[in-house]
Amino acid sequence: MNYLESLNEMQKEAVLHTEGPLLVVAGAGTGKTKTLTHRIIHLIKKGTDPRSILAITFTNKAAKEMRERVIAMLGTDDHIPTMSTFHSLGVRILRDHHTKIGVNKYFNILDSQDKGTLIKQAMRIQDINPKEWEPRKIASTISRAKSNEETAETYTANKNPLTSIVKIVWPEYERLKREEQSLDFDDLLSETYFLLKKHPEILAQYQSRWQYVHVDEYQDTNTIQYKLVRLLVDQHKNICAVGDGDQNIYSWRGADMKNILNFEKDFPGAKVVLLETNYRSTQIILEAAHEIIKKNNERIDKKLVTDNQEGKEIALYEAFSAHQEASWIATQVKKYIDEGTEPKDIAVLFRTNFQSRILEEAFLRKALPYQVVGVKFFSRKEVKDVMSYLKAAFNNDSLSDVKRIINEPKRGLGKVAVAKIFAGRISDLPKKQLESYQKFSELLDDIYQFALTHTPSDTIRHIVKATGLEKKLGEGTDEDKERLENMKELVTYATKYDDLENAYDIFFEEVALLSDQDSLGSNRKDSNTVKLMTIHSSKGLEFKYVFVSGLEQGLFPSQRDDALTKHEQEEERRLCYVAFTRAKEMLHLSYAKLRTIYGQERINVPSEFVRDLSSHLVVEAGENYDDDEGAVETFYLDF
DNA sequence: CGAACTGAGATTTTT
DNA sequence: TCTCAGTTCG
Repeated sequence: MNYLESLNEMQKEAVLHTEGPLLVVAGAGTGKTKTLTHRIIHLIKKGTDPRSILAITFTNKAAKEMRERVIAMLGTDDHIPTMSTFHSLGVRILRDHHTKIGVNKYFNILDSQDKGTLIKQAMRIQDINPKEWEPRKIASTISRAKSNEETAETYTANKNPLTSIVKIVWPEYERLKREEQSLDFDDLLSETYFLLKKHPEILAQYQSRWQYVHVDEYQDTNTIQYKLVRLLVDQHKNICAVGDGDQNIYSWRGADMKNILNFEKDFPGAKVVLLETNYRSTQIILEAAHEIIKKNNERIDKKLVTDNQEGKEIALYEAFSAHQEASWIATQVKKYIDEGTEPKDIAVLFRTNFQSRILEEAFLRKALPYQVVGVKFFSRKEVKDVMSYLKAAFNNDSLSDVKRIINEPKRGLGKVAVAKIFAGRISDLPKKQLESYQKFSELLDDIYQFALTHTPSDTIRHIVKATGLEKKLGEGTDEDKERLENMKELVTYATKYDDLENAYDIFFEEVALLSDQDSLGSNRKDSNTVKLMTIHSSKGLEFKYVFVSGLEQGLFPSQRDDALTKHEQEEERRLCYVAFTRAKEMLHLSYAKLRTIYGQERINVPSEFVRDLSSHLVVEAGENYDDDEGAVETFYLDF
């Protein structure tokens, strides 16, 4: 029973309480994942069949981490519990019962780009001008409604004119999606929920299979996810939810904190365990984080304690320009690395993705090893193209895939030809185009045949060659060559799946559901790098040294056109809390008085978050760090 | 049909 | 400033 010894009293309580509902309120760095994995191990050691245990997370990364830990502790990887994200759980259930919802077993999963295209198409069909009504807004309205249990039929318009447009576009969008045998991200959850609700016999099957259900990051569940969980645990009531209201940062995506606040009401007799001992950060960092979060009203008051050292004061740097800020950060990072810190122990965080570019430039100038987490590898055109060839080869109905690649590389099949093909008027094609189209069909067929006897990575290599993309890009510009490199990176990525049994199924599914955090890094040899990422993607991670940049009013807290609602303000605060609590030893904050956004210079005031910190926690960092501004000039003079 | 040009909008955060 | 979608012209 030595796995219990490493736990503190509260953690142990959570681990040992196996029967009946349990809520673990776990602040940042209090050993949430550890408690969860130990609980799973405990259940198994007690004699529970591992296959009757389910653990649901939000990201693939979290699921993967849990899986690795459980496998390591069990010392075996067969008969392990089901550990997956909400979305991939949905995919699995929907695939098993695809006939019930009337889609192909290998239905396609639309990413947000595909979704946008389809929404626009639906708008055009319904004669709604995409310039007058933002497709993005319509898409997100549908998204929100779906995660609130609504459908195209039940949705009703209100006074807001946008809702009347949505009422028209939504059914059309659903129709197009069906035609393509596709589901979007929201469908993966809502279709699963409706399926289980409508078919008690299917629900009963899953209920009796999963007797112990764990939900990570419970504060981030939306209505559909919450209801889905309730259905799954309705028989045994063995639910263990883990979360922290202070880390709810996805309410813009429908995450509803009420779910965690109402837990005891929803599951009568629930036991609640609070984890308040932080093992991660210094006292100063926790103090600062608390000064930020305590100003929120929508929260249960709690304060983390730690036995860790007091630690160093927070470094605060006021830069003149964003360029100077980046330069300062790079200088500090270099210092740490020169002193022997591993690059991977350092992270630079920011509120919005566009801030990464200027940081990257500074890191490049100093030749620091870094990696931008969230570089959208799988949304790169060339990567999507190759994936579309593969998907289209397996599923000829997937119009969006076929459309992507039918003229890539150029085959002389333009808009007009494509329209004819999709209308089934192939005989109307001029002779040349007909031949071209036939060749294309043969190519897809060839890829499919090849795939049947080869691994995913071999097939992708084959696609790059057989389509002529290799030749075309290899002879092209530097940019083209980089594209080709990305395709080869995809080959490397795919080798991960080569030895699996249903390699292609799993490959398609995972690629579609992969978030950008998981896509790279783990399988790269150069993972010992400084990580640059948004605060959102840093949730759940920890680093020795953390830099939070761009602490400017309007940027962080972020503010767009109109004033933030109280609720939005509090979410920004929670985001800041998450950012601060990533740091183990030392936190660095910085802001720039001048920042260029859309090529327009903006003058900034320091973030309210900086002003909220007591002076004894903070020390201002030195003045001038535009050391390489000069260097850049010399560089140019030399030429 | 496709290359080249033009103008508008973008930058919150993600499965 | 950069990227994308739409339009024009060869």
